Amino acid sequence: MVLRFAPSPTGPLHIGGVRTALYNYLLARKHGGRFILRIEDTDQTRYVPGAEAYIIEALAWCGITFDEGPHVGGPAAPYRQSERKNIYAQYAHELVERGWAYYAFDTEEELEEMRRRFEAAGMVAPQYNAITRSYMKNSLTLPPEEVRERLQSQPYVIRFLIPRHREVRFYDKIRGWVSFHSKELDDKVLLKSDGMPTYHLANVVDDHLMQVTHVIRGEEWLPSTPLHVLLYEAFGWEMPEFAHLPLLLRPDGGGKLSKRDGDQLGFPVFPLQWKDPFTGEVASGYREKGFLPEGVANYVALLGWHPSGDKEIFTMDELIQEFSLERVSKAGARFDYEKARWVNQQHLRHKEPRVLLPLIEPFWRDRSLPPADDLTKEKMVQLARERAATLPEVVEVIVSFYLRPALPLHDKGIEKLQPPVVENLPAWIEQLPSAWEKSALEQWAKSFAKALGMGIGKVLPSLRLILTGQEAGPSLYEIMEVLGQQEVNARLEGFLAVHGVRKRV
RNA sequence: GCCCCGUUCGUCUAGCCCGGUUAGGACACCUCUCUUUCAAGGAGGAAACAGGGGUUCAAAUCCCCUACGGGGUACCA
Repeated sequence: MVLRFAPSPTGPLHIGGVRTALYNYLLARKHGGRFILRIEDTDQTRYVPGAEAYIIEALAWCGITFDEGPHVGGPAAPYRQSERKNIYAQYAHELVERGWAYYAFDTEEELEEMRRRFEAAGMVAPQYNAITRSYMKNSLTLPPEEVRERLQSQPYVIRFLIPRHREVRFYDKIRGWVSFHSKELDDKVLLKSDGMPTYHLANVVDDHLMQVTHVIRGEEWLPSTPLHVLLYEAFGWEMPEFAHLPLLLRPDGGGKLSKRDGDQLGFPVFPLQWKDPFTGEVASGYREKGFLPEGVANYVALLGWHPSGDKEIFTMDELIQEFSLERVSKAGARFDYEKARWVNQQHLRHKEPRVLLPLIEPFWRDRSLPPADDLTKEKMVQLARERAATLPEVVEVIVSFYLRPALPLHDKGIEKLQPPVVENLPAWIEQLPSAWEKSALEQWAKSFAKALGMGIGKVLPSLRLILTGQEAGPSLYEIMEVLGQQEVNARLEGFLAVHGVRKRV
């Protein structure tokens, strides 16, 4: 079993591309097959520097690895179509010789003119096909001597000669039998005038040469599949199996998710942040938003595919185990950012704090938090992890208790303070336990409350306000434990210095 | 326009192939519970077979039509 992912380096890979790559990867790994990365850079006008490196880095980040590709080499190298240019020309000419294709010399203006003419005559979208090709300048209409002469002196393309009256049927692993009539097809260009192949020729030739057995791609390719089927027939090659994945739709359902959506939708559409090399514009990525790669892969896997049971949270290895094309659905799936966050949260909760530490580092730095030793950080992450869905949210929770509250306390906080707690605080600071540990601290707080004849529910919120300036957050006992005796003392004394004295006056 | 693909809770979907389910799960939402609080957790709730025809004792499930949505229609991929 040989599968491939074949993006074109025209910009960053968006999340739909990630899913296509993921499904290919999952299937290859599940069946112990080969997985190839092929760069389809046959359109030189759309080449974007940095895009190929981005694609490789983004997929690696998601945990998707390749057995062959431009970055790792392999027996079918090269894996960039621009570096295989001469291969395609040879196959295109072979097709001409065998009567499956022909040379065409029409200029862009002439094509434009042809379309205008036929449109005026009532045709809606004239194609270069069985009817129109007889009016054009090509090796089917021009005398052989003129063809030979033009071949020497001017640019030309090679077009596929669509056979007439053919029902083209193929089996799609997801959709079942799909059929087209050849009269709907046009004589697609196979070899462009710059000598480069179009996608259609290149992907068929390469899939054959690389012995690809399964072509899994987006549904947008379904309409050009009959052309590919005919190409396999023309070459006399065995066809791979096809599976066309449902599209990833915008949350509003108004079309497929595209690169141009950028940040317009309120969530990233790219795995990694991307800076456009031409405009300098920056589009955000899941990595920079603090998502875990396993969270992104897990959520994306769920868009259009359903596991056999009710379980939804999977590691990559479990996905490999579980995945099958039979359980891929046909209808397009809308992207739901809220659920993506939830899936990520599930993964976050299952990660060890010490593993999370290095991942959190950049966000920690962004908030310019004071340094702390690893053990303290781990404890703080442990506390914060429970109430966050992404890495920066973990940091935000830490910020809420790790930073000293601003003094004097904000008015809303002062209002909520229980006066007896403030008044009796000096005496109780003395009673703080020497065994600095959360259960001792809990005992201390409870004794404090009891002495005041108040419920713990009245006392703790005030203490929380005094210690952190916040009204909500993780367990206060645990916060005190991780902050340490010195820091807690300093915060209590600091508060008293500002608010305690004033109270007494 | 034409061609192709699709249509189950707001969203992702199970069920459809092999007709008979109180149409299941998850996110989000609501209620309760636990908790010092906020989350998380636990319990519960509201919420869907696009419409119309067939076939059948029986249709979400099979067939046809309509509507709607999407994709394609380049010397782009």
